[in-house]
Amino acid sequence: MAATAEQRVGFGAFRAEVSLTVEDICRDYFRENRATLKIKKEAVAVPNLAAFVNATLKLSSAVGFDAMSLRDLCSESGLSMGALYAYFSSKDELLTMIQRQGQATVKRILAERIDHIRDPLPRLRVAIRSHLYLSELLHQWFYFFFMETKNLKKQNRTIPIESELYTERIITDILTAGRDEGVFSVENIELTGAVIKAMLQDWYLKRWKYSQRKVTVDEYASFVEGFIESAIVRERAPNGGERP
Amino acid sequence: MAATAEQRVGFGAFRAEVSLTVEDICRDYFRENRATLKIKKEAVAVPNLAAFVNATLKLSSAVGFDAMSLRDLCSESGLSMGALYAYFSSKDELLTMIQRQGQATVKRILAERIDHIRDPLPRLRVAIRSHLYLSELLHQWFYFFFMETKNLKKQNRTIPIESELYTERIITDILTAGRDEGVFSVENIELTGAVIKAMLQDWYLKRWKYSQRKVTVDEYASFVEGFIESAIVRERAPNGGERP
DNA sequence: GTCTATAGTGCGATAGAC
DNA sequence: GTCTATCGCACTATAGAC
Repeated sequence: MAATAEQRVGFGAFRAEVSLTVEDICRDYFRENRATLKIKKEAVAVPNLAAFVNATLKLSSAVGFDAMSLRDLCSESGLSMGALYAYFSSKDELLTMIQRQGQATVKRILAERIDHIRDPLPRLRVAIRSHLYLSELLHQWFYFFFMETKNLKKQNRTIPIESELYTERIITDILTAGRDEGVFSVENIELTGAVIKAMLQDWYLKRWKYSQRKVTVDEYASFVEGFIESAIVRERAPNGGERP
Repeated sequence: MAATAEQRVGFGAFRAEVSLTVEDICRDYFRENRATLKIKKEAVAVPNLAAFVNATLKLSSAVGFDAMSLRDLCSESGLSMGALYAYFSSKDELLTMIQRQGQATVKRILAERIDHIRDPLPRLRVAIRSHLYLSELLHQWFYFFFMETKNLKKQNRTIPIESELYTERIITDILTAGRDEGVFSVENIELTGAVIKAMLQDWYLKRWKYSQRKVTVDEYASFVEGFIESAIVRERAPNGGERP
């Protein structure tokens, strides 16, 4: 009962508010690259892009991007090799597109979510929950970001590295502000940020484990919040956030 | 200075005590599989096995096991394709050997290290430090364990899963004992074990980050210990372990 | 035991019909 | 815009010399 109620104001509400689909991300990509793309009609291009991306995420998570053949990709997406090469000039371009467009989307939504919150404690809570909820919503993308980094050409390896550091920086900036305001007691901000990031990452790297144990993202989020706060919050705020 | 002293009783001492090389692990493999291996002389087989394994770990960490060609592997290891196939009947057998032999070694050493420690707090500390030190010593192996799971055939996917759960179980068993003895205050043992595991894993998954920041494994270990203890230890033991 | 040379397969990418 | 057919290449694995 409590879990259901929490679900409604937690991940359920988040999903409804951001309302993000693979097609949305592909539409952004299409509009940002109209000039250079071969296919010109949005109504044609966007669903096909989404089909290729969905198939890539599915097959990559099963066997890895490198081991996924483009023949299998096409048969999974219901289109032909010819069609694929009308959208992407190489297998590498497909990989880079998913990395770049996905990371940009995550970065934008994360920033939007915490932008208006000033106080460190609620800001930290929303940052943590938003990241966990986003990785739940875009689970396959997050998994792909991490696992398929080394398949990127060297020039593009900066994309996931910058994203890792960007997210960590959001956390450490909040920790610094909180320490300056006297609400957090943090000895080592750099490492505290790193281990918080590690806990967020575990949610999408080990989904098999949490699914098996029937742990929901809201349960995990509440636990991680509590664990972190018991380590860094100077005095426990009785009603400092949106938790029951 | 403090760091140097800690180094000597920390990772430095660990490395000297366990004294583990790639050749040692290959020797174990050779002796356990003498009957079925084609090459019979230990003095010949072990260095060659080590050369193949070292080359595999190096190239895999750069491009991934699947993308690593056996030609490149042979040129890196200084031996030929013919020699490689005298030791391994397929690329898959090489992968499985590294996974199986490596995980077994880790499991054994981890068990040895904590076996004799009864009290939950020091036992937890040694478990955490031993895992971090082992992943430092065998960094490429640990990275390989995680990144190359999906390249295993389905029948062998249980190896890394069991290892993940085995390590986590070591932690949660200590937490349970500590709670029963009243030294730990842990609400959710399952999730606490999971996030501790996540923090241990971050050390070898993000070595690039920690290297860049010049964080040593001993600094990371001390930090993680402190972070965890501030969340779960009921009253701080002033001299509960081997920390200064 | 280790080598070189090669067989056989399946890949990414392209050409040209419709 | 999307298809089918095919090219050339790089891969794993093997054969046979030494």
